[in-house]
Parts: sequence; C-alpha cells; structure tokens
Amino acid sequence: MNSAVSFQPMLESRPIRDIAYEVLKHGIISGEIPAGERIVETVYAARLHISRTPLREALRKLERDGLIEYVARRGVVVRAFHLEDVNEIYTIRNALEMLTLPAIIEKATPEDIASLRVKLHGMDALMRKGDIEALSPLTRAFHWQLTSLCRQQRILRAIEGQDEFITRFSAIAIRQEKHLWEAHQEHYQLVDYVEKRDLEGFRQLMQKHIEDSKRNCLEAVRERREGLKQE
Amino acid sequence: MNSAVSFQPMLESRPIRDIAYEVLKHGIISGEIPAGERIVETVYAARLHISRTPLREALRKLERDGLIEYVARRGVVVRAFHLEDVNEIYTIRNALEMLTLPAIIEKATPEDIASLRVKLHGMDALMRKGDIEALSPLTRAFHWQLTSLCRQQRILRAIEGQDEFITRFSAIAIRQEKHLWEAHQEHYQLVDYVEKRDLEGFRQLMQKHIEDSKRNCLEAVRERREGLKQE
DNA sequence: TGTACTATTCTTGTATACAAAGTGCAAACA
DNA sequence: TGTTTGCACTTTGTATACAAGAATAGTACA
Repeated sequence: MNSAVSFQPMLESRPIRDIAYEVLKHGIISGEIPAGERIVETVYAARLHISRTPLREALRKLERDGLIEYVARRGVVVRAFHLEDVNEIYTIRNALEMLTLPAIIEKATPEDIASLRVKLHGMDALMRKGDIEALSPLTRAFHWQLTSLCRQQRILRAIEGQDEFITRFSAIAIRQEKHLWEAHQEHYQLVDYVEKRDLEGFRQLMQKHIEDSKRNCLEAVRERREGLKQE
Repeated sequence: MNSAVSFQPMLESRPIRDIAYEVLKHGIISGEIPAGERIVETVYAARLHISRTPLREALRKLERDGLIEYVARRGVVVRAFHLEDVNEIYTIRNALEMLTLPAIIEKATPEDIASLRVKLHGMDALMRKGDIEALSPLTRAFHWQLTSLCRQQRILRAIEGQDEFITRFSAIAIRQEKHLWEAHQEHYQLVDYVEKRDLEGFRQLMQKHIEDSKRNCLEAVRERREGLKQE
C-alpha cells in the first residue's frame, strides 16, 4: 500500500470552509486581495467554485482575526495593513513570547531538545544551497515547536493569532544571506540555552532575535509599499 | 419620541448570528452550557428559534475564540475552563494591558479624562446603594474606555479576546463590599495618574488592580467548582 | 439644468433541501 | 458467546432558494 495514498482521504475531508479561510487569508496577507477591496460573496464564491455558505463561515473567522471588517448589510471589506500594524503586532508578539520563556526552560525535555536539533540539522543542507523558498516554512516550524514547549495553550493561541501576519512578511524579508546565517546560528544557540536552563541568556537572545525579525518585517512592508506606489 | 424606541431598529437589524454568538458565549462562560457538552446544530437552532445557517456562523466565531472545539464531522464540543486557564488569561491580559499604559498616558486628552470622571461619578450613587448588579457593566465600561485611550487597535482586540472570559467571573467575584470600595477608589486614582502623566504611579496601581482582579477571579472559579461538586 | 422620486438591480441575511459521513444497534455467522 | 456485517438513523457539510434592505440609474417635473 502506498502511504501517500492513505493520507489522501484525511486531507480531502477538510471542510471547504477551512480551505476557503486559508486561501482568503493568504490572499489578503500577500496583498493579492488589496486592502479596501469589498468581498462580494457571490463573486468570491464563484471564483473559488464553492457556494456562499462555506465562504461565509470562512469570512466569520477572518472577521474574528481582524483581517476583514464587517459593515451591517454591506458585507465585508479587507482591512488596511499599515506600518503601525506591524509595530503593534510585534509589540504584542514580543510581550507574549516573553511570557512563554520560563515555562519553556522549565518544561523542555531532552527529547524535545533533540527533536529541535534534528529540525535544525535538516535545515543545514538547505542553508548551504541557499534555498530560501524551502527554508522559510521550516524556520517557522522550528520557532513554533520551540514556543510550543511552554505548553500554555491560551498564550500559544494568542501568539498564533498575531504570528500569521508576520510570517509571510518575514519570508520576503529574510533575503539577505547575512541575516539568514546569523539567524540560523542563533537558532542553535537558543536550543543550547534551553538545554542549559539558562533563562537569562535565552531571554536576551530571543529578544534580539525578535527585534531583528521586526526590523526585517518593517523593511519588507516599506519595500512593498514603494513597489505598490510605482505600479 | 422615546429614545429607547429609536434604538430598537438598530438592535433589531443586528444579524441573528451575532445574537446567537453572544447568547452561546454567555451560556458557556456562565456555565449554563457545561464544558464537554456537544453542541448539536439542529438542537440549538431549534432552541434559539433560528435556522442552522446563522448558528453555524456563530459557532465559527466561538471556535476562533477558543471557547469550543471542532472535531471533523462530529461538530463542536464546549471546552473545559480550568484554573490553569484563568492563570493564563490573566498573565496574557496583564502583559497586554501593560503595553497600553505609555500610550494612554501620552494620548489621553482633557476631554477623555473628564469623560472618565463623569462615568465614575455616575457610579457613585450605585456604589452607595450597593447595587452591584447594575455596577458590574459600568465598571467594565470604565475599564474598557480607559484602556481604549491607547488607540492601539490590535492590542485592544487582543485584550478584548481575553477579557470576555474574565469579566463575568469578576462580576461574580466582586461581592465583598470592601473590595468594591477599594476598587472604586482606585479607579479615581488611576484617572488622576493619567491626568498627571505619572506613568510609574499609573503602572504600579494598574498592576495591583489587575492582581486583585485575578485573585477575585480565581476565588470565583474555585467557589463555582465547589458548588458544582455538591450538586 | 438640477432635483426628487421611483423602479430595478445588486447583495446580504436567513431558511430549507439534499448529500455524504459517521454511529449504533441488531441480526447472522463462526 | 463473541465478532462481524449491514442497515437505519443521526448529524454535519454544502448548495440552493427566497426575502429584505441598500444602492443606483433613469425618468419626470420644476
């Protein structure tokens, strides 16, 4: 039996609304669906080849995420995404991330640490090839796994809510090889700090790491804005 | 013309899904709909005298709030609400609330401060009567207005997401008149600090205020758990 | 030429209908 | 007696239908 085939049914059984949700989310964050655009249900339902019902359920989730704005009897409009937002998001994320650090240090098992290192080693080859496209989701996965070690479900949920926005920008931003290598080195160091249960070192490096990420992200937004102006 | 009547159309024009959302949310938080309960769509649609469509949209929002859990093809189940959750929520809320303080101090106008004082004076009479039932939403409104002065939309949204849970518990918890008076005095002091642009004093008092609120809330949860055990 | 009113069209809000997946029970068979 | 298979029932997932409100365009009148 082919294992790939056995996975297929699970993937297909995902509700359409969830797929619609992610497609729209990606579209909004990537800028494909521009800010200010009115999402007319029938139009988008037709475009996605689905009916209005699951589309509307996806919209309700996006509404809750703050990506779209609902106006009574007028439907939804894509919210603008400003530098101000990036600042706020990073401020929030930073504050929340800091809350998880003691719990991570406390709860991380040797198996967790080994697993994180496996992930990083897996990225080494791609780093050398400079395959940023493939690297970006792995980096994200690494960070998420690290943060998840705190096992504080609500904080994680809150971080996740903020993080989605940023990740794609960061993916664009981390083009400079210099930053790429620096970040990769820091990932190893972060794991080392966890292993040594060195909260203070962990905290400082994480703070720097997030700070760098914020800078990259702000640059990416600025660049995109310049790009849009020229069109 | 009666002003209450003129509000009616606005209230009536609110989508049913929003009403359903709030009814369910209240039901879950108050414990009326117990944790672990499976929400069968047809049952609840009938109970609320609505169709499944708006109910499902309400469920998608609750899902995003983390109040219910979705299992593929099995529908949704009400999530449990533990002491652990209260701790986490307060940790998050505290961290986020602290982020708003500098902006509040910076951006508050004399009009804002006057408006806050009007609210507090309006509460004085109820305080003397000891009408806690009426006081609770006003207290909540005061706090929300104060925090909103930061004008950081995303942080506010994040706080709002956490806060909903707590408010109702606090409403139960703040029964002791002692705490009530103490809190009311502190509200006046908070406004004074804002007026004086005294960030450090503001920060310290706010921290204490949240700390007290947390203690109250934990007590309320413990009491409710005891109450449930005896049934 | 401009304004006001009406009719049409567009779009959302809600209900209902139908399809498909899952669950549980009962009967048949080992 | 235990296990398996099949069938009926329950419940979710999605599509479609209909109602009502909002916007817009066109016409009539000043």
